Amino acid sequence: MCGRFTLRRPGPEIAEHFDLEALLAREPRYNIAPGQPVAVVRADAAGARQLAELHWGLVPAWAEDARVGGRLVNARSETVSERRAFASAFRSRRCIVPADGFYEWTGRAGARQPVHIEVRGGALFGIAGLWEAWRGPDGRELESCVLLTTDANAAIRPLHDRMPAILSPDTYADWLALGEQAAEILAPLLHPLPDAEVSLRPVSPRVNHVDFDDPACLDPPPEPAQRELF
DNA sequence: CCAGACGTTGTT
DNA sequence: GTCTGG
DNA sequence: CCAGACGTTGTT
DNA sequence: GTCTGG
Repeated sequence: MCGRFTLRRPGPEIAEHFDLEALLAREPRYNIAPGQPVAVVRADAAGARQLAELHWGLVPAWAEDARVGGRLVNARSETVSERRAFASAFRSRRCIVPADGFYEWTGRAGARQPVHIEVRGGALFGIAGLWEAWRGPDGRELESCVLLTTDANAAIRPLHDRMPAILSPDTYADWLALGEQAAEILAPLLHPLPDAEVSLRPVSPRVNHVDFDDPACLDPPPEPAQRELF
């Protein structure tokens, strides 16, 4: 699945890859977690692509409490167009979440060993996402998002049976196109990446703690953990 | 019709 | 075990 | 995703 | 809000 990821590439490179209107300065992220702000690419009414920071964990418009978003961190691409919690966002509020790596875990509870997964040697990629706007009883606005998942490829399957739905750059425009799109047109865009395009590397358990967000998250794990695993 | 739900994932 | 918070 | 908490009562 | 179940 996709419950933690990285975005280290500099702002201008992100802007270039996703064809954004504005360049931007941003700090590299080594440990982006649910409940935190996430950078997402959306198309505005004129079709121009903008970067926005949305809360990760989709809060549906009808929710009485923003906390329901805590569990809506991923959506299955196979069923997302039919699920009540996601259907309207799927019809008209699709987004792309820039990333340059994501984490999966192995090992027993209490000693979870993270593995960092890169695509094509650390290149930027875009994860298919949806977003929602929610207004609280006190009138405050919250924009939130959810990341789509698909079957894991054979390289990742030993860790998990799901992986993020990573869009091919030539499908970004279709995914972001405003207006209603038939699910059958969009569904083929959401498939596992070929095994050869991903590389896995065990990293420091430091990443387990959401308050650590620094390069040391990607350090090699302590020796014993490495031996246990590979 | 009204009432009630609305989601995914991990784990041995 | 299960939920919340980050 | 993982880590960490998880509760009620009386009292001023 | 919108769909499902009764």
